[in-house]
This record gives sequence, C-alpha cells and structure tokens, in this order.
Amino acid sequence: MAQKNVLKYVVLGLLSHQDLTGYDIKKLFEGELGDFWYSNHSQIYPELKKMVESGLISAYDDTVGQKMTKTYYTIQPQGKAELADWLKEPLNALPPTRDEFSMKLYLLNDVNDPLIKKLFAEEIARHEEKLQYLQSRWKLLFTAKAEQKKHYGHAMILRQAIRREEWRLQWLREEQAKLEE
Amino acid sequence: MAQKNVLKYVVLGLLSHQDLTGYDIKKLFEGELGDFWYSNHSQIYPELKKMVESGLISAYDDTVGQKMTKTYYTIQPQGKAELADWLKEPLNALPPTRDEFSMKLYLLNDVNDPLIKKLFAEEIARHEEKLQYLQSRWKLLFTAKAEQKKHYGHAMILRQAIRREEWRLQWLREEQAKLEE
DNA sequence: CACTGCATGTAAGGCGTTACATGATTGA
DNA sequence: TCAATCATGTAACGCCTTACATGCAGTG
Repeated sequence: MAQKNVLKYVVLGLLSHQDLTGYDIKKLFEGELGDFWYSNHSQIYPELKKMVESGLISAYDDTVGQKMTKTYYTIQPQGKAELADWLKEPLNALPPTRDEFSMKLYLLNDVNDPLIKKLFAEEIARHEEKLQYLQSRWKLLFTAKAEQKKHYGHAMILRQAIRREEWRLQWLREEQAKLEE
Repeated sequence: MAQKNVLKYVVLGLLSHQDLTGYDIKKLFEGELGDFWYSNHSQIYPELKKMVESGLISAYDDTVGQKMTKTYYTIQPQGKAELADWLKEPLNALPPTRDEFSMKLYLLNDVNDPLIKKLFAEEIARHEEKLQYLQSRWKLLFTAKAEQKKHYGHAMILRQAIRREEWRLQWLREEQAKLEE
C-alpha cells in the first residue's frame, strides 16, 4: 500500500558514484539537488540501515579526530541491479500538485479583493530569492563549459530549475499587471 | 506535528460559494482544480465529518430516487471566520519538490546513455496529453470573455496550468534537441 | 437487465515532518 | 572558549494512498 519508496533509489543512485555518509546525503539534499528530491536526516539514517540489512549496500566506519566515527556506505552488486531496474522502468504517474498559493487565488475569486495583490507580492518575492540563489550556483559551478559536459545530470537539473523560476516569475508578473487595469 | 491540514481550508473555500456533497468535492478535484489541489474521497468524507463536529460546517440530507440520500454541507459563521483567517495568513514555506523524472536524469548523468532519450520521449508524451486536455477545457469554459471575469480564480489557475505545461514542454524539447548533437 | 456512474464509508500502512536527543570537531 | 557545524540517532504523529466494501439510480 501507499507510495513507492523512491528515496531508496535516490540513495542508491548517489552511492553509485561514490561512497557517502548519511550526513553527506543530507547535505546534497540541501543544495540544488533538493530542488528535485529532499528527505530529512530522520528519514535518511533509518533508510540506510534498512538498505544494509537487505544487502543493497554495505557500511564501514571512519574515525575523525579522537572519538567521532562517521559511517560510509558502499553500493553492492544487488543495489546496482535494483538501481538499473528502476532507471529502466517507466515513470510512475505524476503525483498531484498541491499549490497553496494557487488555491488561495482560486478561492478568493474576486479580482478586487486586496488580498490578491498581497499574495502576488509575497509569491514574487519568494521566487525572486530562489532564482538568485540558483543563478549564483550556476555561475559558481558551470561557468566553465567543460564542467557542463562532465556533470550532465547536475548541469541539466540546475538549468531546469532556473528556467522554472524564470517562467513562474514571468507568469506571476503578467497576472499582476492584469490586476492593475 | 507534521503538515498543516490545508484540505480543511480548501473545503471551506469551496463551501463558501455553495453547498456541496462530499461527492461534489471529489468531482471538483478530478477537474482542473485537481491541478492545484487533490484529495481522495477516503480523505474527504472523514474530514467533512470532523468539520461538522467542530462546528465549522453543518450537514443536511437530500433524497434522490426512492432510497438514496446525499449529504450536503453548509459553511457556518465559524467556518467563514477560519477561512478568512487562513486567506490572510502569509503562505507556508514551499514544500520540497519531488520529481522522479529529473532524479532519473540526474542519476543517469551520462549524455550517451540510451535511457535518457527514452525518458525524454516518455515525459514529453505525458505533458503533451495534459496540455491538450487543459486547452480543451479552456475552450469549453472560457471562450466567452465574460466568463473569464466572472470566474477570476478558475480562469486564472487554468491559464497557469496551460502555461506551465507549455513551458515544461519547451524545456524538454530544447534538452532533447541538445542530445542529438 | 446490465452496466456505468452516483454516493458514502472504513482500514491498513507507508511516507514525511517536526521534535527531542546527544556528543564531537573546528575555526574565530 | 564559544559558537557553528559535523554527525547520528529515535519518537510521535499527521497526511495521503491503496484497498476493501456496500448499495442505489439512471440509461441503453
């Protein structure tokens, strides 16, 4: 029942490039990758343990400083196989979008309600901030064209996120302009 | 703990225009509204009961045919107040996006992997289908300009959904073209 | 008379968020 | 030394999906 455990495959995918700790994965989700997938550490750590138990990955410890141990995870053949299967499978049905901003607009429903203008201003500010962050990341990582080819997937999702924000802003500003008439 | 119960406010918003049955609400979610909010009937019916208990809405029955009873719900003053409060509140933080398509691309990471082309073809087909449906709805509902003004919220979210699909398709086709080089 | 849609409900269980918890390391 | 970050865990709980269930109404 319920949803598919996509986090498992995401983790397998990340580990297929290099060994990582749970904390590393958490940090990845806090960067641009988080624009497309995110999980809290409280979900990541138990998931990693489950995956070790089922033989998809293995674990080894490393010591930092005097006492602290980090646990790195390595993908196992069985894990590689499951990852390859998942990548081959057709995409799952799109999950429903739940967009609070749009719902509020829909429910207000009266062009003259002053709350509508406030909503647009708020939403535009949010997306402007996001866009700036993404653009700074692009500059930092992919100014060199060679990097774009080397990290195809990464460059592509970052481009996509930037375009998404640009388009959203464009739409928001158009609708906002209509309100002024 | 956990998320906010937005469904409650969505239901209040829908009931603020007219009395509806649980089934009516379910049907609304299956139309364009479902592009921005969706719940299964197994969530809607219990939620309505809870809302009656807490005094936000009231219920009355109507008989259809010989035996079948439908239950309509009416918004109460307390419900109107809570709805107004919610509409005034600033937007909640954006929930994380979880996009399986983009994750697969990110993880494949090799421009030459034949799976990438397959993925694009699949995703493009999905969005083309969606766009066609949305465009047919727009024609049906809002060819008359007067309707656009009368149902501001509805027209707006439909326009937004159409634009979203157009842009997504544009991006997908651009990336697809790049793969051919 | 059969089939599609109307209409309403409950149950099981996974996914995800928020909160609670602890301790080590590093750099200012 | 003090704060921020590294690093890892558990617990509670709500949201949401999937599945199971039942029966009436209207149309061909």
